[in-house]
Amino acid sequence: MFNFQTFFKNVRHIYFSRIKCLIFATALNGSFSMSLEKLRPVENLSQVDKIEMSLQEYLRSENFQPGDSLPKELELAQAMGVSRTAIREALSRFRTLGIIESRKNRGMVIAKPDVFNNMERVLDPQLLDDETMNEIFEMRLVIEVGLGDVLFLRKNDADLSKLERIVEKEEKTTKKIDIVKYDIEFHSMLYKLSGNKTIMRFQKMLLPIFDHVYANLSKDTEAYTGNIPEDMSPVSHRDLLNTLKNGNLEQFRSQMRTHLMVYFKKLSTD
Amino acid sequence: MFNFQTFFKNVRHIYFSRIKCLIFATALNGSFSMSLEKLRPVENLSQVDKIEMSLQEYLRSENFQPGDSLPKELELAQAMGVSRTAIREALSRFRTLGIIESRKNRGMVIAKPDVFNNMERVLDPQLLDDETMNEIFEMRLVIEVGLGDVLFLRKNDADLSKLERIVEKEEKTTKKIDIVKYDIEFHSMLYKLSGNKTIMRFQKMLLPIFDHVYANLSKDTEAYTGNIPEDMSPVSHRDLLNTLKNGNLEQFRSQMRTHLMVYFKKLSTD
DNA sequence: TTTAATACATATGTACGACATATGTATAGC
DNA sequence: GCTATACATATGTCGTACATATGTATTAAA
Repeated sequence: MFNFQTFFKNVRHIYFSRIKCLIFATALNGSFSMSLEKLRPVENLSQVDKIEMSLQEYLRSENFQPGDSLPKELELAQAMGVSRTAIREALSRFRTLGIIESRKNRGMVIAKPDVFNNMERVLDPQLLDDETMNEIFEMRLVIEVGLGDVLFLRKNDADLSKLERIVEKEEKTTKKIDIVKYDIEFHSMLYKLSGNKTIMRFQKMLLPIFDHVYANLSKDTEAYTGNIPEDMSPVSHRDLLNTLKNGNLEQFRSQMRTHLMVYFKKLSTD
Repeated sequence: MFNFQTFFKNVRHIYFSRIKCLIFATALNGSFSMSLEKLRPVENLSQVDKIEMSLQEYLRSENFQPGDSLPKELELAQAMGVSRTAIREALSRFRTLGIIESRKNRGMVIAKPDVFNNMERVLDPQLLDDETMNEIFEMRLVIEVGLGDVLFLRKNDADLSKLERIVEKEEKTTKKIDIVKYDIEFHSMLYKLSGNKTIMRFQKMLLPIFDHVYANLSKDTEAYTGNIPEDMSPVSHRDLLNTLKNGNLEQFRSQMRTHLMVYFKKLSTD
């Protein structure tokens, strides 16, 4: 096959020189970073990237639906004129994202993707920086305040008694570890009672993060909250439950805000 | 290498018989599906699955941070006693999820993952069923109602004037397509003004879905909403803006709820 | 001495061929 | 008609070779 490297190796330094020239010229007016942003996605694509895009376009144009089966790997490879290796890597991405599923000798089928399936692997507290962690906690507040709208639409006696049982258990214990446990249980139950499986999945996905933060509370008291909220929040789970039972939506939103606001000392003093 | 298939091919029918026997026995008391649920994840792991888990465990135990570089592919392969192909597929998953980045001759480094980066590829309206779409719209309502809490904390005159300009443009036009455009602009701006990049990313990710729904409004009037909200919602963007300017948080939440509630005819009659 | 051009080493990316494994299908035996 | 076998086939895994891009050392030139 034709060897580009051998052919162009003499040209490389010229290429570099021109790039440097470009950097120098654009650095003067400070527009380089902007133009670079626009340049990058044009030609920085690997072969697999192109294959992935091509495949996605193919799936869309042929109107593939969940359950439909894809052509064989070899057919795809031959049709696109690339090796099976490259095709497999592109398909591997789809598999990772849950867009397709594959089984031996059954071929590959379009899957019904679980929206938040992949994110659990990404949301490793170890990899997230403090700013993102704070934002996620803030997003939690936003969602749980808004959750009231759905809860007041769908609440029923069975649901309320489930919450009641958790709150009772919580009130009986004094161990910190149990308080944390029931705290998580209470809020998880709220998501469950929303009846919205997508929202519920979202919360389940975030649980490891909260676990991580709770676990580190004793070690680093400056992080995200100075204390376990139950110790100091002016609104308890019992208050929230009573409002769900006998109060109205507006009260619930305000109380939930206050209940979670202890996580944001800095925020509340802005 | 030892050939398992050749060795066990005579045993296969016996295996099948025993499975059938098990199915028969457990079908009587209906416990089969439960025990199967617990059985499946134990041994249905492919080699690459195991490698992925092992790698993840390795990254966690060694406390890898964003920016740290990983061992070479060959070293990993030799250390785990598998081929480079398998290692590469496991690494490809991490790359797909944005956990690592790789460049030629520079090796691979732990990346700072963008929490919602991968989801855009999954959130193809073509692949999502109606129930999930409805749930996503409901989640949007929940978030935007709760968004008020952050907006009232961080709002300033510059932000409000940005909204003002969008609303003015919206009020001047009569074309449906422009109304949709400014509708998206207005709500996008709210997310932006929240100052929470994670929440903003989440909204950006959902945009294609809203586009898709808006685009299909004329075709299928029964889907998700009977009309473009601006045509009939009792709360306009102007009302929301005025409340942001001069009203209070409680009013904003209620108005946002009403503003978005037109998407849920069925819901509101529950 | 500094700078630019070249050569080399190396890690990932791509390709090809081979076999393993699991599953669907057809065939033979009762 | 049912069961057990043999076969075909698509994905999964492996090993090797080479392409490509990038870092590093060396050399040439100013």
